[in-house]
Amino acid sequence: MAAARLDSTDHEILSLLREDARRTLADIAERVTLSTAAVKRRIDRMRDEGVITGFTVQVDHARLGWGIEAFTELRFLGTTNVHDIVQTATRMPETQAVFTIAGDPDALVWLRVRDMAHLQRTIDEIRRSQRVTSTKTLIVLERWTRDRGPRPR
Amino acid sequence: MAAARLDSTDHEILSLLREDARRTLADIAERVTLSTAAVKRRIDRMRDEGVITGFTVQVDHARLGWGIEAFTELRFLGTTNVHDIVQTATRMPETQAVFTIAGDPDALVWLRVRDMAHLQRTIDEIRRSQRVTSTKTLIVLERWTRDRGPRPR
DNA sequence: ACTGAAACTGCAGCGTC
DNA sequence: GACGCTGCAGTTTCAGT
Repeated sequence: MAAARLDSTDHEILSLLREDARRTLADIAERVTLSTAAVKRRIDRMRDEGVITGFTVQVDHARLGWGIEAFTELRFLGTTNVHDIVQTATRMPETQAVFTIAGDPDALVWLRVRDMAHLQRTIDEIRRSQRVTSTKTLIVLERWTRDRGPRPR
Repeated sequence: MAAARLDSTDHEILSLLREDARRTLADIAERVTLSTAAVKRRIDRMRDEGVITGFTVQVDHARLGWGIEAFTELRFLGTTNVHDIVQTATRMPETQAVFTIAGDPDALVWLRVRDMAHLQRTIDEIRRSQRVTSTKTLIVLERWTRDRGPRPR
């Protein structure tokens, strides 16, 4: 894990890409007062350094009918292989993210589901497939995430 | 919140964009066996419907020296305005996301910090700025998130 | 299908170490 | 003098109508 050194222009480019990753090089170049080639090379370099890991689309899952989010805290036996938990949860389409935790609980699973019945089934599936000793589920009322930039266009 | 109806081609396009949002229309068109114009129309429609909310860059924050992630569970007085909590947390650069919760705890804050001292300061700041009755912080050992597609190129 | 725009690549100049 | 970064110009590919 080499720490990458970024100057202020790099950060500016990252910020612009965070707002809209489909910006053209010319657009970015104009805003940071560089040529398009220079911008491209900086982006390529940040990709090579591992600072930029990819470009992705942001989807409003609620619009697709997956309107409920929840966090499930998991506790399991000391003998349980932590990696197995992650593997299992990862394979479920409802799983948005999995965090293994130092302390109590042992893991935190971020779920996205269609409705309450679906949530129930999903939690049951997690409990069934692992040596889970207890779960506690937090239903999300509202969410704010940093990665939402101003709507492009 | 109108539920949008997407066919399998739309989902395929979304999946391709999730892997790499900077794909060209021509590339996508070839993979879904459509013309570039047809692909563009579908993407524009999904944007208009609010299914696609934007395009963003994925950054490895650990490479930038922000190597520690944590969740802080917040509990506060019944008189507290939930919105204020979100506002406060949102303004902190360390805050990755804020979830308000139905039940106990009242909120969950996803933090990203440079080191433990930084985490300490960040939590103190949250406690200080709100009518927080208690906090419990979970240090993340490992994370898996769905939004990571295969590395492009 | 067509036209203007954007991305990519090679080359040369400039400053830093 | 090697390295890193830049601008410019030519070529190819892409976006938008």
